[in-house]
Amino acid sequence: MWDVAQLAGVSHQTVSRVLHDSPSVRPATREKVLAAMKELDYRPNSAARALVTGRTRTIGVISFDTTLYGPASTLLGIERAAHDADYFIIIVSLRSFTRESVLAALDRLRDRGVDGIVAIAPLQTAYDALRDLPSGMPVVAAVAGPDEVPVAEVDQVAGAQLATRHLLGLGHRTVHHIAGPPDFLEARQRASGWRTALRDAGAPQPVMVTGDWSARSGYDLGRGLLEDPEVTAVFVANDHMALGLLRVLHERGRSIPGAVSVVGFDDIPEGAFFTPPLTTIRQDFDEIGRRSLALLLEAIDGGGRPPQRHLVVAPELVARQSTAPPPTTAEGP
Amino acid sequence: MWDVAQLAGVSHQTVSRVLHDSPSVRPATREKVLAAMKELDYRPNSAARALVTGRTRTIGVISFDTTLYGPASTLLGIERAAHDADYFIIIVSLRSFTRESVLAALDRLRDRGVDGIVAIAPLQTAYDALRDLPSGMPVVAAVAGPDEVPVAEVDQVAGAQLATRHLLGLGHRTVHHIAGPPDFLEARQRASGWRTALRDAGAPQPVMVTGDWSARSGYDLGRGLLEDPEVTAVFVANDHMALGLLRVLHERGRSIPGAVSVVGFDDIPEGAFFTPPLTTIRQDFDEIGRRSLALLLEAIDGGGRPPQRHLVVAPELVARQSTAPPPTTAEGP
DNA sequence: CGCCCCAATGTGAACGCTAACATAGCGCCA
DNA sequence: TGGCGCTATGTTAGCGTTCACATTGGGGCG
Repeated sequence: MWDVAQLAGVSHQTVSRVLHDSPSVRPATREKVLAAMKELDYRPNSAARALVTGRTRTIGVISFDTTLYGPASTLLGIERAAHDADYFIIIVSLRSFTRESVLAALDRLRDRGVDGIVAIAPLQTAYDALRDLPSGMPVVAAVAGPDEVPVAEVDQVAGAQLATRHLLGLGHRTVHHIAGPPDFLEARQRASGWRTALRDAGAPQPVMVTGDWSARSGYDLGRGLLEDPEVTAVFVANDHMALGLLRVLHERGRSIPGAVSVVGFDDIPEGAFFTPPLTTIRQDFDEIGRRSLALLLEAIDGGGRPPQRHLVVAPELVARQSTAPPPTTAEGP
Repeated sequence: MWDVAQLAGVSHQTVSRVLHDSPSVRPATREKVLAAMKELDYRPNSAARALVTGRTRTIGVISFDTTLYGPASTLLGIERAAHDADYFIIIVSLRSFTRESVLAALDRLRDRGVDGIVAIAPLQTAYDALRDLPSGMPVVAAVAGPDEVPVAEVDQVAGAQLATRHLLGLGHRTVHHIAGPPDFLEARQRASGWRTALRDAGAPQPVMVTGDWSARSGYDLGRGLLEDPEVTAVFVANDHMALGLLRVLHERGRSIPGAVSVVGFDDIPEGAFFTPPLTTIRQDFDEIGRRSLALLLEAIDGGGRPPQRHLVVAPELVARQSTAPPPTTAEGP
């Protein structure tokens, strides 16, 4: 910076002013400085700036498995939004779901001097940790979160109801459910949406089984579920598990949707090419990412704790070919 | 830091020494300092440290679409490895593939003072940009890369040969190929592996078609490909496109692998639950991420340009149920 | 018993920037 | 024509570290 100042024949402060588009620098002077900067290929040192301003223009993202479609898309949305706002994203991915690991991640990020944190970790434990975060650090949650923290989320309950009602509307007596792991808030909310939809319709409430989001678990649980010949409609808590279920159905030679209807959740891009193409609930992860970052930036600029806002994005039913009315009577494969 | 020093009755320098586990500080003193740190909940300021040391302990990752399985897993591998080495990861994802956008990303990262860069962007343009990066900044490529830059990669050619030979070995007269977009090095390498395998076996070399990695493009291209009744075996450049092809085959009522055999590439976790479970080539992305980071750290610690090393990881054939010998003669579904 | 050396600690400066205040120069009005 | 007030610029200090060097206090050796 000194060199630039010298070359331009001004003081370092003037250089700084040019950097910040300060209005009180004469066009001629600005030109000179700009020229000197280019000449020397000057690049401001962000560490020095951070040191004096106390802001790093960096935001931390805590994520639990960036390999999954949901978190990955959300992350991408956040990244894009951050980029547009001229912020950087630092990622910490959780290896385990314990309270300690979340706290450790939070700490690491704080030590790093991030200006704020977005948590894509829709887990109970994560939220407990977030809740009693020593304040001063703005935090928002993405995808799903507790009341205590601002969050941009999809209305999971509504999504599950959409799915359940769709199946009920087709004439199924009831709808079975393969849920996600119970420590995920989303899984619980979907289960609860499913349950209320059944109750509202006066339909019987079957026991629900819980998987771990993976296709494998959908497959394993599907095997058990299909022992019961009464099962004609299944709402699966995500598309991957739904794929597993589809697989079992094929193995058993039961037609989809002829014998059994299946609805997933997420709307992963591949869903449209499953056999059959999967009816599912679409969540706009990108939007979630975008909005959660907006919420966070608001909190950062606003200084203290932001308005305790929950932004909710509506899910949407994408009807494809894995759902149909139930088999009319006793059915032969 | 001053406060800690004061409370412990030592100088700030001694505090710094304790922070760095300097050997020349008496155990008693260290205890006092440690106690004072805890008491005051002291956290070293990373910006200040970065300012004076010139290192940020941050590495930048350029990625082109973190939603895809490959890049996402690689990213995860990098993150984990970085975490273990006590580095942070800053992400920049490319919106477009132009040379300018790559250069811009590189610049942004450099301005940020990252200690090094990993590029997960197996595109020709990306590499051209990497190649003439003003030196001084260590860069490695992950997944695939040009000779000029150190890279941790999977042997794509070998993988494609594995796939092709597997099909040939089953008795297919030849193997068709749905390739990835030609601006991806991986796509080109896979195509070339396929071609050499055919040539080595003296098999006819059909024209190849190219998609964009998506299931949709696999579907669309599959439609055209299947016009030709001679097609009994297809090697598809990734699992998602293979899924699309599977979909067409089902729609056409052609049995898999009875009528047509399909081999994918990547081994995404869902592949085992496709209908039928997909034979594919596994790439260990996690390992790639890990190794590329190791390469980078080596370059950083080593100071100047690292040994011009290419680390190659062997791919592996995962045989599942989408491949079988060709239909014996004229075949009826 | 005095000296030297080493281990343990302290001191000052520097890293590159921004914030706050100080100063110079100028036009304008009385 | 003197002074006021503005705009454009310069000066100084300080952000929280680490680095290089200076200082202190013992213990061992001659």
